[in-house]
Amino acid sequence: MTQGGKNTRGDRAARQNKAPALKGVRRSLQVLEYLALNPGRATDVAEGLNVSWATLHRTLSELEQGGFIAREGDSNRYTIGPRMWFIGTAYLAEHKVLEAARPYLDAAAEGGDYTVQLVERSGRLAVTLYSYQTAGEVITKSTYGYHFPLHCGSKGQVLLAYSTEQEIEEFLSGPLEALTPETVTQPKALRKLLRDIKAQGYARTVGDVQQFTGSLSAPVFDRGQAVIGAVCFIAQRSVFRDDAKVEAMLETLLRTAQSASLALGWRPGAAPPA
Amino acid sequence: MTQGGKNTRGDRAARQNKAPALKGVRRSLQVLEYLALNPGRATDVAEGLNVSWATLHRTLSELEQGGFIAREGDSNRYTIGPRMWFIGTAYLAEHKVLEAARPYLDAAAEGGDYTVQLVERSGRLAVTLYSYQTAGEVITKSTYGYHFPLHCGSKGQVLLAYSTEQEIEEFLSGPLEALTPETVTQPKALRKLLRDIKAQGYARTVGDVQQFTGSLSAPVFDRGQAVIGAVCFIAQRSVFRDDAKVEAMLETLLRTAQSASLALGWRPGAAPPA
DNA sequence: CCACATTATCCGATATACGGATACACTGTT
DNA sequence: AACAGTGTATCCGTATATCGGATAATGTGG
Repeated sequence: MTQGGKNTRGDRAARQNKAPALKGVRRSLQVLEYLALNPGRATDVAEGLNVSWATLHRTLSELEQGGFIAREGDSNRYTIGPRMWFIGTAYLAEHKVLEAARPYLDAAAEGGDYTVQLVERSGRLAVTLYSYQTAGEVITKSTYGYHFPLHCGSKGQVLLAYSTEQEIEEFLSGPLEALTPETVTQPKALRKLLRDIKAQGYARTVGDVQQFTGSLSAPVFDRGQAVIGAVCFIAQRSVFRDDAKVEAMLETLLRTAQSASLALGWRPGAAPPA
Repeated sequence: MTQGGKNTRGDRAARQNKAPALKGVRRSLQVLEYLALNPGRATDVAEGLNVSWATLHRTLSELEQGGFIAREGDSNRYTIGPRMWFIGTAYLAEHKVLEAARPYLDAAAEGGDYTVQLVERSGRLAVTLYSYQTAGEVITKSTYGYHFPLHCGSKGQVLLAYSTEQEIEEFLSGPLEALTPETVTQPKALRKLLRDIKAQGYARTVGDVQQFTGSLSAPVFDRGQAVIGAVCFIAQRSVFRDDAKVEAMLETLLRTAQSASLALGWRPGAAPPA
């Protein structure tokens, strides 16, 4: 069942040479992802991915020709191209969680002086699906295109907190970067933090992503009781000193996240005991 | 200079067999783009792109495995996957026009009851780079992920109007779909429209993308006098019956677009005569 | 329950991509 | 200025990864 259990004859052949399929395709997508994370020169990519120069050059040419990557001016710096953005946005158009949550997100944003986001997990990062900035309170790095590791910021922590033990350990065993001096990077401290988050149903962090902001996040559940995303409110740090304000934000946050969950078929009763 | 003028020996070889490079890569990206436009079943993709079934299946498997495409539930419908969104957003993080224009876009949105967008051209479509919806006036299809052909809506028309004659003709020779009964699809009418737009410096359309909305758009220039994007204000149809309001919007629009252009190194004087 | 439509897998031939080596462009240095 | 040095573009024979027809498995509708 694992893979082709037929193998009438190819005893040796099947032993370990899984016959690398679509090598070129895989490589080119690796290149794209690499460039998404660190745009830069051809040589650096070649080194970063351990591919021979000639091969990489061919790949880059092909991608560039199609508009999937682009060069900065006439220099040699490669970056993600417009066509990738075009393709990527199609993800949103088909995204059921976003569709279900959007009205509630918009409603929550109305009148508040914080940025409202919907995020989901992608590998070791929390990526932003939707971001609604209220006029007058523009916070850098709170739009699309900025992704942070799961241990930084309340949004990532919520997503992580509701993962399985195994997933958590797997994440914690990877590198834990500190974005600011206030970022928590000790696995032990993080484990406790995650337990607390799961117990109270939301996360709150201040200054661990950017020095001058803080955020609150709550999980969004689907029909199967799994966490499929998180709602996140981001505000200036000063806001978090005003307990009344935070209390109000929190209330809105939990209501928003729950509304979105309900819209996705989640029912409170069936939730497993915390 | 066009391409490898060396060719010491390969007279015949070079005649026409351009040696299809990285076929697999090209195909897989075609598949991605196809799925971005019409998510659907494997067979449909195979037919739409004229690739043999076995080949396509391999491609899809590879892409799915990497999270670049995903399946709806357990069905056979393929859609763009999360990783593509992740990669695509990197385009924004490096986008100079967006970076330069954002402050002005935000400023323009403040207080207005319309959605503010920055768009650019991608093939036959106008794609949204940034969208700022003011609370209370949420307009469907005015966010990311919805792209319209250039002849629909003021944003596309502006982008097209400032293209070369040749590009315009090339576009008009393609299929011109009507999104609503009010969409202009006659090439002749469009040509006149585009000339007018270029003469007056902005575009205005109502009800040609969605029945109940209208929009105003103005071009953004770069240092080299080329149009590299457009600023677009979208509002409910009713707003467009109030001349005073439209006048005010238009003023803000032109100011915003010009500010963005200036920030990108454009200088008014050098512009070619309208 | 059967027929059809769609998806998954196998396998040998051959076109195709790999990568070492070579030639060219650019950038900053003595 | 001429050069050294790093980074980029291209060439070409070989090995091998990819293609696609055919076949098997699965799902779907009548």
